[in-house]
Amino acid sequence: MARPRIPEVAVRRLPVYLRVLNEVRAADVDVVSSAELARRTGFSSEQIRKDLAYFGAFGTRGVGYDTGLLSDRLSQILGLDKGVKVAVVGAGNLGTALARYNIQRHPDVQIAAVFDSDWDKIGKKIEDIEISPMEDLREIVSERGIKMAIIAVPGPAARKVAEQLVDAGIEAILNFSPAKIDLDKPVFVQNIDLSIELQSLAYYVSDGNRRNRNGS
Amino acid sequence: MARPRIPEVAVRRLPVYLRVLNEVRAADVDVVSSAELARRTGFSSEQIRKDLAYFGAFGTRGVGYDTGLLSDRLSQILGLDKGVKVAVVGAGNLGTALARYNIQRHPDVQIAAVFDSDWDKIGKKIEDIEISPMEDLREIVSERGIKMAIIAVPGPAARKVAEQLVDAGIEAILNFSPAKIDLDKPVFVQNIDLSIELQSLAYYVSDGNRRNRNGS
DNA sequence: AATTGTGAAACACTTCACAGCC
DNA sequence: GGCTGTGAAGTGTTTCACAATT
Repeated sequence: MARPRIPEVAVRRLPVYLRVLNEVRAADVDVVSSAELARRTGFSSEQIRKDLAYFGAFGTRGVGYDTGLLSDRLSQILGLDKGVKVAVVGAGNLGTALARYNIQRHPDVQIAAVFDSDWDKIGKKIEDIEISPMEDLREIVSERGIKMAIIAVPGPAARKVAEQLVDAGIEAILNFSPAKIDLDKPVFVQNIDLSIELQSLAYYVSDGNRRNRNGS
Repeated sequence: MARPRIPEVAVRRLPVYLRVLNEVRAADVDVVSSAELARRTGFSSEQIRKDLAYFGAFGTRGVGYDTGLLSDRLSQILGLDKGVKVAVVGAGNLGTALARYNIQRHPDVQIAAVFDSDWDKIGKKIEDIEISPMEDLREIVSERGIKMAIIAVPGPAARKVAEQLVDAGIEAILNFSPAKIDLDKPVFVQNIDLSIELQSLAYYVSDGNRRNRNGS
C-alpha cells in the first residue's frame, strides 16, 4: 500500500488510458488487457501496468482490466469524476480558441469563466460564457469554486495574472504565455509555449549540412 | 568532436536559451554566464552548460558566453537562421488562433500556408494568408519549400492529413489532434493534446481526501 | 578569481523477466 | 494458459565536483 512517489510522466499518461478505455467501453468490450491498451496508446504494456500499479491493483491476473471499473477509478484519481471547472484568462485568439475547443469536447473539464482586461471584450460571449473583467476574477473564481486556470495572455502580463489567480484560490495553471511563472505559493504550473514548440521542432528538419541527425 | 547523441529534452531547452539571450542582447549586455542564464530560465547552470556543450564549446572560461555569438549559433543549430516555413492544416478555432498567434510573434518561424477541407473557408484569409484546399497541399508545400506543419484538425482526420503531409515532403509535425500518429516514414512528430493537458492538470488540484500529494 | 566543460555519481524512468494469481 | 503486478536490470537525464582555461 505505502505508495512510491508517482512520476509526473505517469500522471500525464492517465488521461490517455482514460480516453482509450472509454473508446473500448463504447464498443461494449468490458475487459481489456495491458497489451491491447499498449496497442491503442503506443505505450508499452509494462509501462501501462506499472503506471496503473502506482495507484492500486485494478486488474485481474489472467484476465485483464475491467473497462468500466478502471475508467471510473482513473476518473476519480484524476479528480474528473465530479467535474472540474477551469477559468480562461485572456480572450484573444488563443484564449478564445481554447475556450471554444474545450467547451465543445469535454464535459468533465468545464470552462466556467473567461476573463479579459480589455473593456471592449467584456460582456461579449464565447459560446454561452460571458467575458468578465479581471476586477471580478477573485469573486467569480471563489463563487463558482474554480480550481484550475488557463493563462492565455501576453508574456509581460502573465506573472501578475498568475498571482491574482493563486490569491483567488486557483491550484493548478496551464500557462500558454512565454513567461516562466514561479511564485513561491503552492500551485502546480504546466507550461506550454507554442513558440518554443515550433522552434525546437525546426531542429528536426534536415537541411543537408546542418547536423548529423541522431543515431541513424 | 564525436558528439554524443543529443537528448530531445536538451533540444527543447535551446529555444528558451535563445529567447533569454535575445532579451539580454537587447539590453546591450554582451557576455552572460551560465549562472545568469540559470536565473533567467529556471534551469540549473550545470544543465545549461551541458546542453550547450552537446553542440560545441561556445563559452570562454572565466568569462562566460558571448550573447551575440551564442544566439547566432543556437539559431543555426535549430535551423532558424534561414527562416523556417510552416503549414497549418485545419482553419478551425485552434488552427486560426495558432496561425494568427505565430504570424504576429515570430518572423523566424513563418506561417507560409493554411489548409482546410471546408470549401466555405477556402479563399478566405487569416491575416494575409489565404486558406487553400487540401487538394493543393502537395503542390503548395513543395513549391514554397515548406518543411514543417501544424495539424489542427479533429482526431479522425489527423492520420490521413499526416500521410498527405509526409508525402508532400514535410519532415516535422506539431500535432494538436488527439490521434496518435505513427507512420513508418521518417518524420518527427511532437504531440500536444490540450484535453490531456487539462485532464492531467486536474490531478494536481487537491480535494482533501482524494490523494496524498507527492512527497511533501 | 571566475567560469566553462566534463567525467563520475546520483537520480528518474523504462524495460525485462518472472512469480503470483485467476 | 494467460495476464497482472513487481523487484531487478538497463537506459536516460540531472547534479556534483573539479580540472582546465582565461
